[in-house]
Amino acid sequence: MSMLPNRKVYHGVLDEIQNFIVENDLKPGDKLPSERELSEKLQAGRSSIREALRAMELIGVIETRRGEGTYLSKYRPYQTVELLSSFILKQTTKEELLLVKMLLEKEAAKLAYLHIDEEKINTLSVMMDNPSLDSKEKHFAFFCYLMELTNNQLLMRIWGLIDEYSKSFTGNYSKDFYCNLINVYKTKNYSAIESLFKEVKEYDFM
Amino acid sequence: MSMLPNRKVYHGVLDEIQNFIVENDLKPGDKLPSERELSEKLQAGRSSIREALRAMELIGVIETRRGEGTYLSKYRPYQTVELLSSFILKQTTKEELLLVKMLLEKEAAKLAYLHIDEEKINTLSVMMDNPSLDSKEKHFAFFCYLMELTNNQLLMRIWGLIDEYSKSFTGNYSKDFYCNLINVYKTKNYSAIESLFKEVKEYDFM
DNA sequence: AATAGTTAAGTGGTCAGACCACTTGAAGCG
DNA sequence: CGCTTCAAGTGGTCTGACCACTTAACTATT
Repeated sequence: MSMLPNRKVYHGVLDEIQNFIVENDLKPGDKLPSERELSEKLQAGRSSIREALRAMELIGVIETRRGEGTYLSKYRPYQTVELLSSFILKQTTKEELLLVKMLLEKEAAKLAYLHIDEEKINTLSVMMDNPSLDSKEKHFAFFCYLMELTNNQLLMRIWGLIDEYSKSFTGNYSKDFYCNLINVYKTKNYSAIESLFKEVKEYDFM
Repeated sequence: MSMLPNRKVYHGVLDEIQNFIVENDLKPGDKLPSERELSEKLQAGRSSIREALRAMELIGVIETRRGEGTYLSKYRPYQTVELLSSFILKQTTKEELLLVKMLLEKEAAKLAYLHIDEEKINTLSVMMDNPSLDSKEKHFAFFCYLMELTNNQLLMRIWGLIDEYSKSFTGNYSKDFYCNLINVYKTKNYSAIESLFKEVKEYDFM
């Protein structure tokens, strides 16, 4: 563990844990070594390990379950969002946020186009007809599915974060929008996606 | 301090400190009580206090200075973003990253279109002719300027983050690309932006 | 043999106490 | 008055000790 002079141990621990995650290709839900084990491996006191772990927990990167162990968070960064909301995003306006969100959804829709097939299109249709979901839930489920189709974790995460934060004041697109997009997929009319989102921006986003 | 059954001490400490800040109307730069003092006042072990403090520090809410004390942070929480990014981005592939970056740049180029005028176009031209910048610096300066023109802080931040992280392996677009984009602005040919980026993706974006 | 109950090991949660390194300011000295 | 010295206070870290909880292996009962 790098030991530059003024460096705090728990910072080093943070790095080491990150490396560990990358090297062992851990995914959300996977288990981390126990605190005692980390303490021994990284040559640091257990308290230092815990300080790093607690900080990671607060931003939602890990979950810890008493008696069981520490796990990589299953992508539910509530805490992060809360923090971001109170510190970072607070300085951005609602309009900025919704615009970026829309941008991401648009590009996702375009990327998803490349990987979608009839079966998946059908899944989307069924989703939108599900009466047990309200319109917000539909919107989320719809784009969540598209995000997965993009095969781009990063895009999904950024979108997820913004979505989580903007949940309270975000709107959906018009009822027709989703059907229209599905139709675009069906008719393989790629260039229509862009214009579809162009309209959205104006009349009923929010 | 509220003691719900499953509540961790450091969560309570977090709340208490938050209250303390509000009640005493502490502002950035003000000093917090010492760890030992907090430990006594809140009836918690010093290690628990530290876990809360460390988490707050990592998020950028407080600063600690060895031998002096703990202070409310003056600088806004870039740290959070940095931290978050280091975790999220590290688990992302190069391809995913570059794609998202390109997407953001494309959308920025389109948004900037709405606010650009001759003078600003000229600024871009001059920028690209500046011989004291290497190609990477030009790329950065070019899109930095466009990002500002979008009037969207959030977009700029997200892009800045990704750029920062991908600095080591990111490439530039072709020499012609920038000139082409400038020409698009000059000739007010909005719809050409999309296709301009489409080509980029294929031949020389890494 | 199948099930219920018990136990031991492992894990996170917390605390207390001990040093260390560093900053500050007051006491003491020239 | 200015300088040095030093004690007190503070964050940084480690160790060892319990506690509460989960899990799984083991045991006893049916």
